[in-house]
Amino acid sequence: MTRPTIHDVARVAGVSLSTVDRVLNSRNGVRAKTRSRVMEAIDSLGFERNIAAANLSRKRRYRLCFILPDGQNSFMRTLERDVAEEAAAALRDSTVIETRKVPAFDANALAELLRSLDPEAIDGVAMVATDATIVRIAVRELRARGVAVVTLVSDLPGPEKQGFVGIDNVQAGRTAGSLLGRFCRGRTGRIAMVSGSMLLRDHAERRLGFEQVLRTEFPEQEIAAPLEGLDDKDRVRDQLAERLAADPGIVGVYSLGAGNRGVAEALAGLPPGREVSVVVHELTRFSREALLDGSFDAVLHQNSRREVQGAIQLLRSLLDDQPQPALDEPIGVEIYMRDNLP
Amino acid sequence: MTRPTIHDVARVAGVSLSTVDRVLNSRNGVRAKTRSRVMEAIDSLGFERNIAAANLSRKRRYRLCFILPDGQNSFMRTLERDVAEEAAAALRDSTVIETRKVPAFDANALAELLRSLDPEAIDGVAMVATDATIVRIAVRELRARGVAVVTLVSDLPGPEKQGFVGIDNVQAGRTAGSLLGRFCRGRTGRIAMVSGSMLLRDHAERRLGFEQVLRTEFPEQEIAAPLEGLDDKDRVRDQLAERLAADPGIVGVYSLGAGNRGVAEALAGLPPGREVSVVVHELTRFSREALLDGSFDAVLHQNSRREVQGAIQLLRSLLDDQPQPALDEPIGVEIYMRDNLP
DNA sequence: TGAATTTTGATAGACGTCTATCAAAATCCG
DNA sequence: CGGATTTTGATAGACGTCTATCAAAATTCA
Repeated sequence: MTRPTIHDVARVAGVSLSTVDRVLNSRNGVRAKTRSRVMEAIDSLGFERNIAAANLSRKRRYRLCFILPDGQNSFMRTLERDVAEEAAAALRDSTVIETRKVPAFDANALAELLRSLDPEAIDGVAMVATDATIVRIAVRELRARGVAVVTLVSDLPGPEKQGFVGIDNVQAGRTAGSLLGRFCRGRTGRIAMVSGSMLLRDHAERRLGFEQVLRTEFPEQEIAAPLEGLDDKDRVRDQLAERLAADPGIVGVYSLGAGNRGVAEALAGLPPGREVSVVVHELTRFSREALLDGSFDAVLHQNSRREVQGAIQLLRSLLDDQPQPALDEPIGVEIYMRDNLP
Repeated sequence: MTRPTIHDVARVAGVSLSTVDRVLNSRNGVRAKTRSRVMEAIDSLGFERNIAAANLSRKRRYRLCFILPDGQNSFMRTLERDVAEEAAAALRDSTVIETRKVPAFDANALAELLRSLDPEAIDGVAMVATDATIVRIAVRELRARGVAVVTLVSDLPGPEKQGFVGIDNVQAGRTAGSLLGRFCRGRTGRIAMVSGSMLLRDHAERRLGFEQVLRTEFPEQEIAAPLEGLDDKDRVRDQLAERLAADPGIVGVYSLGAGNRGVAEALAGLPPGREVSVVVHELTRFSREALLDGSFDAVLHQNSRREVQGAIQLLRSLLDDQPQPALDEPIGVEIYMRDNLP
């Protein structure tokens, strides 16, 4: 009923506390035979080290750094707030979190920041990645200097990073297609897509998934050429309003980037009686309002709070040298409608 | 940069460690004036007690009991498995969890079990409640004997319990209405509802929410009289198959209780070409399969894993006498379609 | 004022683990 | 075999908090 301690392990293995300690913390100077005796004792007892006590004793601190893009993007600002809140909570677990911001989509600035980090002062980094070679190289260097690195929300392909915490954007696009296809059934026509920029990996993946589903499952709908709103609400509004006015056959809109306010404004300008189903990304103040007043039908969301928690958890388990450092529950694509808003 | 300790509090307040301890653990024998001096020091330093160290020292153990309904219900079996898994994880936080099962929907058995619990051996109880006066009385007695009690998944109205961890079922029903209404747009007809039993509070609430939305937002659809499947798959299958055959105008099905297998089987018997949109509750092996093969359109889900975690967290904070023992994130109604399955 | 009572302080040991140091034992090698 | 080297053991103190005990100081009350 009580958990075994290192004392029990020492007794069962027939060695001293010092030796158990040497094995547990992989110090050298232990013969292979002795080590395996200790290991056996650990297994047979089912010993698990009391991390709270260990941290208490060694005054271990996890010094983490979160790197987020700067700018107006409402989702990123929410993410920043979540990091701040989780940082306060993490203090209780001897984890100190520092936040840094870099200009959005600026690979050079990101790489430079990574290079400027002091490996003596930081144990782990979680970053919203901009996908570029220069960044990958900077990550590789940072890891070589002993810092753990994971990506958050936006991934960096390749083996440099030690993990990714975020959603599968192809899946997100497919889900949008599934929803919008069903919403528009019985009203055959065209579906408009608004993206930020097709140069962004996330957006390209969402589009891919969306088109997969629409083409195969709802072939009766035509997909209009995508608008590039550059995540700017005014641009989104102008482009979308123009398109809607020009083409009365548009029955659905999928906005896969930022700029939800622009979408809402463009829809508000439609003549009464014209029904357009709308699916967008990220639950923010604006998209929430639009759900409530009925101008959006559904919002796809990634739980940034949980993503931050996941990144912290992942980094800590990496720094603890845990066997399989994984999230206990992956981050999924969440669907919100007016009635299941949190 | 380092957190203040009780030593700092003692120094700032100008008292001894003993006195700080007496204040922190609300022992008696401290003058009001002294107590407030200590409180001020705590505030000004922003002192927060190191719970890990405290638990380590006092060998505190949280002894919890989860009471779940017995039976075939797939969701409840998942819940049971989640409790078992979380119990293993909770051991690391000096929390011991015991699981008890009672016959489903048997208020007397539940009340009796509650009465049989030994307050000397158990600190907190989380129960899937059956809503009956006898249960409420048993809960009141248990609390009077010093045991913390919260409800899980299914609530007990009234002030006896100290918290509820689960979803809002009216909201769930409304969400189902929102989805199914949109899915069936353009195909006016009738929508069939399959419930377990209208005597169950959960089911009644879901129906209420569903009808609210359908009546006000999709008045073109007619709501057929609900079928009572008693959560039995064969009964559900027979009743629904019969109804579908008898009424070719049925364009949508909402199943708000258990028995998803029955729904899937009834749909499999439909002639090809007949399109019926389907929304059901709880992601299980069967409903997942039905989503994948296209026979269900959406599944509403409550994350039982997170509910279990929430109940544990809530009970622990109640037992710690924390100021406002609340979940940091409420449990919401999750929507799953084929493409965002976890 | 003096005794009884309440409030406060000082101290020691515990919780499970880590770190460090020094001495003792075992092994290796020539 | 004897000395050098490696491996192991014993011990002490720390981390932040709790519990318990005993003594000292402050307060109350007659």
